[in-house]
Amino acid sequence: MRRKPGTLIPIEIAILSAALALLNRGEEEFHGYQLAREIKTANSDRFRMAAGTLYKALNRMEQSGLLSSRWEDPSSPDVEGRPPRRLYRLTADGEAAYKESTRVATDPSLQAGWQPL
Amino acid sequence: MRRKPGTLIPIEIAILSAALALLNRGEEEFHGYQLAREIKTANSDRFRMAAGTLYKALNRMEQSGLLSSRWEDPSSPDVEGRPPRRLYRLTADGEAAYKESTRVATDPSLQAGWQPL
DNA sequence: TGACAATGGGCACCTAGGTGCCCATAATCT
DNA sequence: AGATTATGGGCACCTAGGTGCCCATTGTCA
Repeated sequence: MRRKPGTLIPIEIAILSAALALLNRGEEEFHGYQLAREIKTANSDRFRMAAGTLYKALNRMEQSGLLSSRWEDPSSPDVEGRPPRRLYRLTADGEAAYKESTRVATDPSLQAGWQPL
Repeated sequence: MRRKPGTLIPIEIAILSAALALLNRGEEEFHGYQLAREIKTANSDRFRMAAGTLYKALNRMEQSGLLSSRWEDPSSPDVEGRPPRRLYRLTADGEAAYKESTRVATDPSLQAGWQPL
């Protein structure tokens, strides 16, 4: 669905929120598969669904500056035995956008159609 | 199955032979998925089988010095839109081993159990 | 020659990142 | 309010690299 510029859709809020949670645990970077697993455990079985959608969302969010990414070095020893990952990191813009979205969600006067009593 | 040291098994011969064919076409490097596809088109449908077996074979062959490998740079523009690959290259040892194996296969006097007429 | 041990194949499954198409919905325009 | 259009979700599928277990076969040794 079309969206008003500057607003976040649920999957984006979920991603930003997960990223902030990880950040608070000291993990500055995360990768798509990791998020996919968390989303899987969260809403049980819609994992197949999530994968494609998720990577598209991550890509979009990087395009729009909410996230930045780098590939991990495939020749690094801790990549042994699995394919290399693309590591994402929350940008200042991303953090701000998330905070704004929660603010809007919390303050009724910012909701569409609000009227003073 | 156990094997006599220094001999090649069929999948290894297939890999070396494919590598040499590519080399003759000017392609010095190849990756596992590429071989997998060729093997797939060759013997129709045993692809699922091949994949696991193939990567194990490639790994073994690198360990024993018949092949060398490097990861392609994931941030290179031509990796856009797909996971990075591990690129293999035939070593001098690999080439020699292949030639030796075809020599043995061609010359009956080198076959086990050979007796002069 | 028969027992033993090493090796690799088959198979199922995992890890990781992605595209393309169709369609529902929402934002916008008239 | 109704028509139009942009956007993203659902789904199926592709690309790429890998592991673990079991079992059949083979080389070697007694």
